Amino acid sequence: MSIQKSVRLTPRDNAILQFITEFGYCTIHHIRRKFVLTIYRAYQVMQRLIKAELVLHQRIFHAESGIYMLTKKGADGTGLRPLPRIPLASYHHHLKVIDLYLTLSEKHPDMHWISERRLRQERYAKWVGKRGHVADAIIEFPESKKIVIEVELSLKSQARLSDILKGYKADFSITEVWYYCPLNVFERLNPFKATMSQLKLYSLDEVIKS
DNA sequence: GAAGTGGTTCGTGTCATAGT
DNA sequence: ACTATGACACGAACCACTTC
Repeated sequence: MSIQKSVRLTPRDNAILQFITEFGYCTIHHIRRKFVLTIYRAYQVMQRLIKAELVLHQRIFHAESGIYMLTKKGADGTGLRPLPRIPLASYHHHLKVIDLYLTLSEKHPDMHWISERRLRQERYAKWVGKRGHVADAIIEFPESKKIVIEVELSLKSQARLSDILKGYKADFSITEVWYYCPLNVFERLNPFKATMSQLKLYSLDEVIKS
């Protein structure tokens, strides 16, 4: 009697695993939107991946969607390790970054998104400055435009913001810095626009809604 | 406490496709 | 050709929380 547990992975399954590993974790709604599935279908697909021990499902907050993350087996071959645990402090911020990714990728299909996880990995690989600020993402366009993406849900100190922006200003490889934030943070960042032409501010709620 | 809500799972059925 | 598995759709039901 043989125990058959083989699960055939479709190209979409692999794409889902790659998508999850890029962000570390995501909700069913991100999966549904990214891969254009109905809610029922999205749950079914994810159930299959859970059964194959490639994906874990965890409920973090009640009355909110659970999250999907990769197991060690699922992360195998993706180039990134599975997330050891969910950092609660940045949980909602993280989900907003994925929403923003989905919105921007629908708007700019030719963009290449480099996630924060990738950026950290590259930084570690180069052995340069393990400390310091890492952008939420960098997007590259075919015409070699390089945009830094920052999502800010809460107010950072003026000094901290100033430091971060100075860093970007000094980096000539960066074409623009796109900041996505709620209105109260918007006000706080506005003065920086005068001294930094590359800085673009967007209302996070409006961009994600659209 | 009941009703409503959101997230999730389960069962069922049909059709398509890959592997042997 | 046969078999296993995946894609897709939908209703029903469960659970825990929120609202009235």
